[in-house]
Amino acid sequence: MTTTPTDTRLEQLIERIERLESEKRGISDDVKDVYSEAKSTGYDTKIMRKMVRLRRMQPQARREEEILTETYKSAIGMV
Amino acid sequence: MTTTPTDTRLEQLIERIERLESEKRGISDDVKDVYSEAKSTGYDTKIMRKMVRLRRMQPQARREEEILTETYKSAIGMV
Amino acid sequence: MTTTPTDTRLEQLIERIERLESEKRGISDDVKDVYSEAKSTGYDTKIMRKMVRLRRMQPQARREEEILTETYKSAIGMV
Amino acid sequence: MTTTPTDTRLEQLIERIERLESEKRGISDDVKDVYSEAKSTGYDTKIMRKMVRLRRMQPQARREEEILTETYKSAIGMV
DNA sequence: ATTTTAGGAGTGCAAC
DNA sequence: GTTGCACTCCTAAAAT
Repeated sequence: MTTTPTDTRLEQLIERIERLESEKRGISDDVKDVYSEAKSTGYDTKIMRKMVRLRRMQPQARREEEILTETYKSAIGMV
Repeated sequence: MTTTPTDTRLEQLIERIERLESEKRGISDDVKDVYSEAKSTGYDTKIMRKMVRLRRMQPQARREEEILTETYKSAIGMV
Repeated sequence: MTTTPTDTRLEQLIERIERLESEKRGISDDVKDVYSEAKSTGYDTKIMRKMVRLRRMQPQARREEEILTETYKSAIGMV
Repeated sequence: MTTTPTDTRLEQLIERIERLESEKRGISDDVKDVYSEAKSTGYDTKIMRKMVRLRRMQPQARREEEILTETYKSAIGMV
């Protein structure tokens, strides 16, 4: 097409996305705040992030992965 | 320390993070839904994402980047 | 198994990967050097990266994307 | 400037980057091949990647992180 | 064909 | 101001 009429539907979809993304950013900031608070309390945020990751996994899957990790470490002589 | 007492404060911080992350995931899913809807309507979601990115930029910064991009393209003989 | 015999084969695979990753890191550093050199010459490395990305695309695909981008921009009233 | 003369220096910098990127891609492919080989031998590549990551760390730093991880796990009642 | 996952690139923030 | 780090985003591969 040679003309480029305004496409309201497209614009509305994009605006919906923008609103959602904005909410998401707000929550991301909240998360950041919690980590900051934790850090200033003396916690190691890197390890905390690891905890969050581990807790997200299914306990059984996590356990199996831990075991396999140990097995591999031994197999390659990693103390 | 040899004992590892439960650290309620740490646990609470982690739980707050988990709640926030869960909300975030919900919103991410909503965003995904909007893109799916857009796709099934016939829109190109890759370009839509580009629009969202461009609109997020400051208009002036965006304009300057576009101009510089054209300059560089010409400079290296890119049609 | 209760014993964890050394698994030479696993170790060798990992060592091969490590050698390759090390080479890769060397090359990444070289790339970084070229960008640094470009920057100190006065070039905008962000735009340069964009050029590299665009040149990697198939010319036709790139052209089509550019056109579609313009179409969408107009459709949502983006100057 | 209204004219956009070819900027040979810019083009050469970009070409150097492209050559390096191409080498890098080759090596990435080699890495991928090793993982494929490992996988078809029966190894768990996810754990292998973890080994590579762990071995890249300084032993002492790694040890400290492992200890802290265990401490935090106990602190939040993670078995 | 769709969904998940990993790797890589890009962006923004923070510490120095 | 620059370097490093962390988060997000995106593409490509993989699995289902």
